[in-house]
Order: sequence, then C-alpha cells, then structure tokens
Amino acid sequence: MTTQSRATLADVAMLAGVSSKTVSRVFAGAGNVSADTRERVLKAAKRLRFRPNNLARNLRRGGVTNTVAFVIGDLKNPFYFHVAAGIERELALRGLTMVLATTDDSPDSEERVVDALISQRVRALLLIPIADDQSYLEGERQLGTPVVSVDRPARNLVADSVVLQNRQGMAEAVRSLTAIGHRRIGFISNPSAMYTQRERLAGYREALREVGVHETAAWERLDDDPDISPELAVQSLLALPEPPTAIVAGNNRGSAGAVRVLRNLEPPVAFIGFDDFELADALDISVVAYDPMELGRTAARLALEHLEDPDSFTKQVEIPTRLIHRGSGEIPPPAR
Amino acid sequence: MTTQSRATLADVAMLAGVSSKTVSRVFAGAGNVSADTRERVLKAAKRLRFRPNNLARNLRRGGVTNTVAFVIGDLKNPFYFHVAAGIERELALRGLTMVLATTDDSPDSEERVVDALISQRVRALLLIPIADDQSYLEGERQLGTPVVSVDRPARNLVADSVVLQNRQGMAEAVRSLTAIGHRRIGFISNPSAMYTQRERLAGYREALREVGVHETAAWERLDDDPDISPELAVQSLLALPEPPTAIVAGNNRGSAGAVRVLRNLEPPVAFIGFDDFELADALDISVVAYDPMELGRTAARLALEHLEDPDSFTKQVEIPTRLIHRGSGEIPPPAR
DNA sequence: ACAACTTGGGACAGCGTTGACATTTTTGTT
DNA sequence: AACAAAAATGTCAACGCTGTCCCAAGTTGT
Repeated sequence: MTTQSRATLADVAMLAGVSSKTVSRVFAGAGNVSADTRERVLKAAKRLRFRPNNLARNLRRGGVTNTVAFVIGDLKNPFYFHVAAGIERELALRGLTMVLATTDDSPDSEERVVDALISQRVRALLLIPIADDQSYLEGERQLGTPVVSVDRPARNLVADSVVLQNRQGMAEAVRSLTAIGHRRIGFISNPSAMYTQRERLAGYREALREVGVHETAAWERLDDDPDISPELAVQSLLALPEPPTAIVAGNNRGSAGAVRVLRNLEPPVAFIGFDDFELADALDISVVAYDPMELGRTAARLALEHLEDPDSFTKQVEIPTRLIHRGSGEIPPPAR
Repeated sequence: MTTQSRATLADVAMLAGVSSKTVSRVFAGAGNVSADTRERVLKAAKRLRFRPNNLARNLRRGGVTNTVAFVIGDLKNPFYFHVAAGIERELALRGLTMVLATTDDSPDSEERVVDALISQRVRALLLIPIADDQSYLEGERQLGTPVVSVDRPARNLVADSVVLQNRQGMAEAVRSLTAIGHRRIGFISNPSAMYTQRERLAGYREALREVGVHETAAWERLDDDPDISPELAVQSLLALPEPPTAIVAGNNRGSAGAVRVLRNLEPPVAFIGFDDFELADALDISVVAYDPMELGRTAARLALEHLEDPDSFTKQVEIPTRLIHRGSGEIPPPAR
C-alpha cells in the first residue's frame, strides 16, 4: 500500500459530482465556474491530494514545457554558478524553471546532452558551447527554440550570444601596468585554446604593442592541459633570465595559482587576474571583474525575447568588464 | 514559415513506410526490428529531424519523468553549488537530470515551489528545508516520491536526510584551540537560528565546558540579520575589555569577514572557520572542512535507493568533517 | 411573450507515445 | 515440404489533460 495511485481530474470530478472539464476549468483558472462549484471542486481536490499533471497538460497544449535548459561544461567552476543563478533568477520572474545539464567539458557529449534536453521539449536552450560546431542545433532553432550561446559564441549557428568584453578588459589591465612602467609582462592561460582565452591573449598583445613591445612569446604561458597547475606556469616565468616584473592571468584558476606563488616574493611582482574571486580584496589582488549573474540574466532575457517575438533578429551582447585596483596591480617595476 | 511543426512518430512512420509502433520500437531501443527496417526508420527520422517527445512518453509510461528536483534557498552561496554539482554528477550516472529551483530563502515560497515541481512530476525531491514545517510533503512521500532533506533535517516529515557532523566538527576545532591554551574563544554565527548553526554552537559550548569554561555568552555573537556583516561581529569581540584570543566562525561567510579583520592584527588572534574556501590555503586559514560534493552525491544516492526499493527504511546520514591545520588555528594565546 | 444574450457546465476528441495483444513473415527442423 | 517456433511488424486503446462545440437555464429588452 505504498503506492496508492495519484488522483486525476476524473477522480476529483467524480467526488465533486461534476465533469472533469469543470475541474480542469477550476485549475486552469479560466472559464466560467460558479463560486459554489469551484469550492466543491477544490474541496474534493484537497481531499484526494490532487495535483494537476503538467506532463499531460503540456502535451495537450502542444508539447511545450516551462523549463529552460542551461548546458555547462563543468559545474565546479564558481563562475558558472553565478551565471546559473542569474539565469534562474530571471526565469523565475516569468514562471519558468531552469534545468541544469553538464557535458563534463567533453565536446562529444554536448550533442548527446542537448538532444536529451530537446526530447524533454525545453522551451529554450542556453549553452556554453564546448564542441567545435553547433550546427546540429540549426534545425531546432528553425523549429522556434531560442538558442543562446553564453560566454563564447556558437560556431556555425546563427544564435544569440552573450560574451564578456574579454579583449578590452585584458587590454585595459595590461595598459594599467604599462602605464606605471612595466614592459616585461607575463601572461598565463590554461586552457588557452578556448575562445575567451584567445580573446584575452589578443588584448594582452594589443596593449603591449601599443607601447612598442612586439615580441611577447617568451612571456606567454599557454597550456591546454588542466593537469598543468598554474603555479608551474608562474614559476617558469619567474625562472627566466629576465623574469617579468608583472604577470596577468587569463582566468580565476590562473589567479589562484599566481596568488599562491607570488605572495611574499621579493621584489614583489605586480599581478592582475581576470575574473574576480572571493577574498581577492583581503589579498589585495587587482582583477578585471564583471558581473557573472548579469551574464546569466542577459542570456535568459535574450531567450525570453526570442520566445515573445520569434522573428526578432539575433543579438550579440557584450557584458562590460572593469578593472578593480586593489594593490597587486599597482606595484611598480623595481627601479634599476 | 518560422514554425514548421515538429515531426512525430507517425510522420516518420509514413515516410519510412512502416507503422508508428515500429518507429517507436526503434527509438525505445527495445523490441525486435530488423536491421533493414531500423535503418530506413533512422534515415526517415533524420530527414524529418525527428526527436522523440518525452512528454508523451512519460505520460504514457505512467507519469514519471527522469528529472529530480533540488530545491535550495539561494543559488549564490558557493556551498550549494558544490552540493548541486555532486547531485548532478550522481544523477547523470543513472540518466536522470536535475532541475534546480530556488525559494529565495523565503519559507513561504517553499511550499509553492515544491508544489510546482510535483506538478512537473519530478521523480524525487531533494531539498534544503527552509520552512518550519515540511508536513505538507507527507502525502507526496506516501505516493512514492522519495524526499531527501539536505544539510538540515526536515521537520514533521519522515524523510531521508544528509547532514554534516556539525557538532563534532566544531567541537574538534575548539578542542584544538583549548589544547594549546586558549580559553577565551569567540564564536560568530549569522544566521544563528539555523539548524547547522545551532549544532555548531552546541559543539563550541561543549568543547569549552570540557575545559571548565561554562560562561560563554559574552563571546558569542549570534545574529540573524544577513545585513549585519561578520566584520562587525568580529570587531565587537575584539573591543571587549578581555578580548578573545581565538575566534571560530560558524560558516564561510563568517570566515570571510573574520579574515578581513584579523589579518595583520598584533598580537595575532587564532582563527578557525567552518566550511573550507578557495585560497584558504594561501591565507593560512585553518578550517573545519568537508566534501560538499559528497553531501550532494549522498543525497542523490539516498533518493535513488528509495526509488529502487520504495519500502526501504528512511536513513539519516552524516557527512564527516575534518579539521585542516593551516596556521591560523595553531596560533597560541599570547603569553601573559 | 419571444428573441437575443449571457452564464455555467458537459461530451468528445486528440496531443505523441507505448503496452497489450494480434497478425504476418521468416527461420529452423525433420 | 510441412509445420512449429521465433522474429518482425501492426492495431488499438489509453496515459491525463484541455480546445472545440454544444446545450440548458437564466437574464434582459422590447
């Protein structure tokens, strides 16, 4: 007797002495139902612990649910969490719920995961592209499912996208270092093949070129193996015959590594990270910051707009970054 | 022509020249279908961009989906993120997906949110209880939906639960302080009314009683207003005529505040936090740590067990904590 | 007194899928 | 070559709900 079955509209209707359509009317809110009948129905529903079956409702209504999927590579990165929080927040305002799916940062599983979500008939798809090609989504997009690519642009797919001002953000950071005299500036990045990292690298090079530094390869530590710790990259920079007087990191992982190596170094090495992180203020670490929740909110908003007006043009939105001075980025190069 | 409609089994069947049941067989994996037919069907499906409709499938199958809901108060806390990651990971192994819903830490919305999820026919419900009473879930539980309460026990509801060794963890931390001579030990907690905080407070008091300290009220800073910053609580402790020589924090938020106030203090004040955090190692902060992903994994596993054996007894699981010595907790009291 | 509305409520079909069962085709056996 | 067993495929109904159409009983106006 663990499994008495769930009450349906018909059960409630029977108990209330009305037709199931009337019960439906009560629960759908609409329709003409007298106060008297409504009350009888609600009482019966309560007695039977009735909950409308959204599966059936959505099926009947044409197969659209009220869930929006967010596909990410790896849940452990706090960055994604904040993005997810922003999405959730924005969706909740419209009565939509978010389902979270991960691809374990594996390009192969991306299509599989997305496929499963489409089978669930999600209303919209927000994803952080990880595979090299999102053209497999083209059909779905044509069917009216909004697709928003987050943090990186999708490839071979016309879709809305929200990305950060990666290039400008990094360039601004490097400029603030060159402005106080730094010329030998290290850059650590891992995984460096990723769109965001490539952009940030471009910003780094651009800012150095502006002050006449064209040869930067020796100061770039571009890895693509998550097992290589950022600490190692930093140490290898410091071991150079002419070590950099400042270092910038392409992401929060790099920052964490750099912080561990650089503190208590004599003479101190200037540092600026990309992505803000908890306690960066306590550690006096300057960073290029932005609002990850805003990234999520914007992505959700784009999807919602597209849902409201399916024929709207696709949009590319850039979330601004800003350089936060906390001390580590303001250390001048040693006088020589 | 943005909205050509989605292909169904019947469409595929027509194109492949078979019955829709056969197409169903192909996509459900089961059943006997000749290699020849299977191929024809797959080809037709591909051409029509067919995706099985899980809504219909689940409805037909008896109204159970393959989603599990995780209800949390506030997505921004990194702690929940890791728990969610653990859940997601474990569910993915069984082909289940996680939907995330938040209650905005508002007890009133808990029932509403849960109700909506039940309407979605989630397979199981994992929640961090925030309301005072979860008895409203009793009916659902009887209907066979596993309910697992995470991080705090549910109230007025027989349900599986996974919690941390809050009391022992905190007691261990305090004992390690008393062992090196501390007697005046501050405790900061906010929001302190919460189950976990009450437990940790109890552990703190217990450890102090063991060394003969029974009067601790003066060193306890128990707040229940998220707007009161932990920094303030710490400062008010330090302002005491006889300030504590060590401080422990009830959660990561408290630790962050304490770290900001305590560093560079002379003489140094010992500190141990509850919850590990990024870069705690770089800051030499000792903490009571545990594996938040494990909390999630365990919760998911309990739900899955219950799904497999609906008549199994409810279980209460405790996730172990461990004290990590990093320096801040090993500072002895000033010699006097 | 009668048409013309309005209001509350019901009958029925069908959303896309699959389980139960029926039927046809293929295969294996002697 | 005949026949049983196995494999492949089909028919039909139903999962729980709501859209569409319909009807009965008021209500209003002339």
